[in-house]
Amino acid sequence: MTADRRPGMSGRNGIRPTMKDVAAAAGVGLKTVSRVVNGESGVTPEMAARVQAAIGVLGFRRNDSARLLRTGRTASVALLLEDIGDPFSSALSRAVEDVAVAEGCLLFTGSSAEDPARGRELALAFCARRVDGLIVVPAGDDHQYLLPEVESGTPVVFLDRPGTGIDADAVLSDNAGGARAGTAHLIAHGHRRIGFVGDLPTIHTAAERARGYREAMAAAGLPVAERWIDCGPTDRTRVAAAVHRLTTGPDAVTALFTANNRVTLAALHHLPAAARPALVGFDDLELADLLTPALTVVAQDPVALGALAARRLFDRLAGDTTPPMHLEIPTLLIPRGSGETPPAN
Amino acid sequence: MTADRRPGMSGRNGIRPTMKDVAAAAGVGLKTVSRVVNGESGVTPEMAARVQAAIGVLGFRRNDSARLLRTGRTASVALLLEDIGDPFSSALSRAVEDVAVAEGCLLFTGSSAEDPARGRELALAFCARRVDGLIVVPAGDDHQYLLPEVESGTPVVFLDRPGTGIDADAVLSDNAGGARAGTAHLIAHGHRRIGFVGDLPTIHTAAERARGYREAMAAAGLPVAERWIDCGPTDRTRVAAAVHRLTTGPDAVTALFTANNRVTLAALHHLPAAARPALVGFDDLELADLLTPALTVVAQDPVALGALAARRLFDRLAGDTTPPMHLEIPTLLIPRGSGETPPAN
DNA sequence: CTGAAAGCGCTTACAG
DNA sequence: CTGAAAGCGCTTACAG
Repeated sequence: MTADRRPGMSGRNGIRPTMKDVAAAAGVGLKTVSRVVNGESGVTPEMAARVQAAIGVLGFRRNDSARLLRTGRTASVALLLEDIGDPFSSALSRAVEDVAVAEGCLLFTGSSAEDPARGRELALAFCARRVDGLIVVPAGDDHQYLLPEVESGTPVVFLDRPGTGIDADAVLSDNAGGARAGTAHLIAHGHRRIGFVGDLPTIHTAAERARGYREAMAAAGLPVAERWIDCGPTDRTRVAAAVHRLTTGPDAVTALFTANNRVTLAALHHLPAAARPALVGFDDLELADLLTPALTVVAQDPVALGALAARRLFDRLAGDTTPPMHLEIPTLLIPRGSGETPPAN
Repeated sequence: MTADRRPGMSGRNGIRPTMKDVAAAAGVGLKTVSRVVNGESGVTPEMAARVQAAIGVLGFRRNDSARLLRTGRTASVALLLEDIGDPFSSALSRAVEDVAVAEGCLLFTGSSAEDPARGRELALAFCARRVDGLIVVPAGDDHQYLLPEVESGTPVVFLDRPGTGIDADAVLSDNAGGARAGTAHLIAHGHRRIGFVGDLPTIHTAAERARGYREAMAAAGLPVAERWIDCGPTDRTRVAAAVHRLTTGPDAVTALFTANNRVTLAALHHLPAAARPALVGFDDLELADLLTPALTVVAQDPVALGALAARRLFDRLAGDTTPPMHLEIPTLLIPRGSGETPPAN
């Protein structure tokens, strides 16, 4: 409430001085202030000192938004995630941020929150701000709305899943390979009837993981009963029902491949450790190594994913005009106990 | 590489049309374009149609950065975290984002990454962009550099810990109360010698939790041996050493209060379940309920913290000039098993 | 070495 | 209803 200046304090309440103000206070031209602020050469020490003094008295700080408008770029990139509150997204975010900061860029983040419309709004809002580039974990099944932005010169890199209806860079995990490795691991430990519980098959990663499961079974010459494959929403209720169906009855499976972290969590909660078949989960979980038995997983590398996507984006910004590419990051099978138990019967 | 227009596609490579271009194409004045773009009334249908047609042909999209320069605000806020990659920070982030989006603002996020200098650079970079406001999880022990920004009219809300050297809004967990409850819980289950393993005492939350521990002991009339309190960095090695020291020897404690999630994790890894004393941890962990025994925790509510901080910020932006306030969010004791075992001796 | 002019892409008054 | 002018706070040419 007190609008008076306190001793030793520069700046006044709610009033940001501009270069024009500094120029007037120092009795110099606007351009000279600009030169001093930006550390350009060719200013006499006397002039520079006068400007610096005025800057100090007024508490001037350059308005970067205005500067960037003139410059043509915004020195900012945006990262659109599924939900920045989940561990996978936040790990991606940190990796992207580190590259962005190293490149002198600030980072906008946003969550589509399982709502393709919100994702679209956010993506277009970022573009309207003229972010230099956009990294998108795509939600929904149509990303053509980004085409005009890409054609107007805003590079887009898809992360975790490819975009639909638009040919752009994508950085993905080796989902099929990871599922293949996890399934083969169960097979190697003697299992022949293996259940697959996954996400909605319309989701690219889910489909790829199901493919990897089938390939591993086929490679081992094992038949797959379609009943063993249960894909759908990942809420607790549905996963619990799927797990129950697969693990009971005369043709119960002896092992389970749970194809993402939410499915794994739900399965673990539904199955008491004693009644649990062999289990391998896609995605690592904190504390997974402290469970009894410890949880065997196919781990993704979100840091590598985020860093590579960011690299791709900044390479595009640096002028790379090669055709769009799809890059894959390997997964890692981490045996810890739950996936190494032999079939019960 | 192909700069030619494809049928059905509007916009050309790398060239963003401006309102001026649209006005020229439509043969109208700039202001008329502005009216149509912003949905203002007072434009004849014919004019509007001509403008819309030109917008479509050229693929015009308003540059919000330019608009906001004229408007004086940026419709963006920034959230400075410790590390957006950790679960607590990311939960805060999501909560802040939801409020920001509802307020029509975009969100910058950044991580100080345990480096006060990086935190400072990021905070000032956000201010230089003239974000409308700033939410800061403060790192380091001096935040006076934010004073000029606050006085220039950029509201700052501190989150999780108060800022130092600056009087501003702060939204905090009831750290002392949570630690008091956790410690009292152990006392209620018969423990008299309780160890406290915490973070560096220079960190506000760590100091508050230690205070809560002492208060609970005092309230129960129990003496506290200073050896039972071990504060320091939260790396595995140091925590393991602390836990080892506390839980062995003639005066070993019968229960442990681990004062944050990293300490709890390290303690769980160091202590085999069989040799584990009663344990209550500050901060909830995913899978905590699936451990054997399940983990009793004092849970914070990051969603409430983030939402309240964002509310505070937008209230300031709406003109609230009441004195800075410190708001506290309660914690929740969740008994699951590890904190309900009686003393071994 | 220094600075007045024009412009980045919009909006805000203000005339017609 | 419509639009020319001025301005948001800077930088980019371009003269002195």
